[in-house]
Amino acid sequence: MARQGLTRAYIIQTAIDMIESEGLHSFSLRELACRLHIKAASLYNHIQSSDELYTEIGYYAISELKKVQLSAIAGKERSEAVEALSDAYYRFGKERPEIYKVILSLPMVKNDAIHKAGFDIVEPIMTVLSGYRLTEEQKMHLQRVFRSIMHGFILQEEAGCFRQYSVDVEESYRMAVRGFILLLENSEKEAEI
Amino acid sequence: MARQGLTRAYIIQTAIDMIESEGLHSFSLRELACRLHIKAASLYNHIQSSDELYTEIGYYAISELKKVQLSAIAGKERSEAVEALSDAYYRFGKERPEIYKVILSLPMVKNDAIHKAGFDIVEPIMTVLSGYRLTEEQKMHLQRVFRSIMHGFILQEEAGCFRQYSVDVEESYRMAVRGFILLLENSEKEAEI
DNA sequence: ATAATAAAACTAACATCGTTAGTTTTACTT
DNA sequence: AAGTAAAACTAACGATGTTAGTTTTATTAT
Repeated sequence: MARQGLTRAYIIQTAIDMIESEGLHSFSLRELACRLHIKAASLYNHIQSSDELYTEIGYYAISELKKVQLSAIAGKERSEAVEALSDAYYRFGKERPEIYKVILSLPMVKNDAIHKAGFDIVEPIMTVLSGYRLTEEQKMHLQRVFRSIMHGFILQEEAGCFRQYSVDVEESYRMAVRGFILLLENSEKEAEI
Repeated sequence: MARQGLTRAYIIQTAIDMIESEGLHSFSLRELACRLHIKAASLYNHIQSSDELYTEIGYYAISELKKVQLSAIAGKERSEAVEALSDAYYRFGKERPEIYKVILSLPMVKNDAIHKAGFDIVEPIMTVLSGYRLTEEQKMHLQRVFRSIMHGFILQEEAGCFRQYSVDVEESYRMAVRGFILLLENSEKEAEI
């Protein structure tokens, strides 16, 4: 087959497109190769392993998520920023569920680069929390709490756990965020003492 | 090979043992068969598919989780019960991470039986919330919020997302639960109006 | 222009996975 | 003792990720 100007970046982007349109489950290196008009083995001239590919896609997903968060909180402060960020996070998880799932599969533990990318997710949250009068330690705790709420909610909704009752799901989410804001304000009072 | 008294229940239990001791990732029907001194194809005399097996394991996991929750809240009320339940849930996720992951992989959407099993997770939480003066709708929302917090936290810790900072992880969790209790009390006030 | 080189494609194959079809053995029932 | 149904077997299929070894292509150096 005639050599084509296949870029590593193009391959990754194609993989992302496939995952977003047809789901993470049905994705495979062979189908990716097919879409690129290449045999599966030829992929290994550009990537080292499927793990490496997923890692690369994970970077992309994290950077996209960060982008969305940052643009959401731009020019906002405190509770308004918290709500904007949570809203953006929720929409990302809902509109791009397959890409969001890739982030989950990242082995945060081992890979140092991914570990570092994790900071990209934390950073916008920390920025928002800086609008509150909190100690550094409080911010660390609260950032974890905030992520847990958003992450847990998205995953459960995606898994279909919320279909049991007909109560509005987005209203539940807003309530969760409101609860976090309550905690924030309460923590602020404690920090003042 | 001589016919042995292989029970469906025994096969499922063996699978659970393998998953708990060696991880969900490295589990396969072939290894399960090997451990049972059987060829992989013979498994199909007892189960219909690997999906069915995972579903069965999911039932087990959910019932275990429910057991733990119920025994934790026995004789407790309100915030004490909330803390006890959250504590039990957390310990379950931490001590039996591989089994907990099986619950995640359950396709809540399709399967009616699993859908029903989902109620088993919800029930203990609803019991605790009944100690608060809330409307039914509020309880639905708050039950989702509570699950999201616990679920999201466990998953992120398991994924290694909390290793970035040296702040105590369990303290973060307690803070998250405390935030939920704040929200509960606040919702109670709103319901009174 | 031609020869050398390195990148990128290829073919072929391996091990593993879930799964199916068809066959043989075992244990229980009549 | 014969018949039957359950439960084991062997053999194979298609799909997966991956490796080794080979050929083609495009670029570089002479």
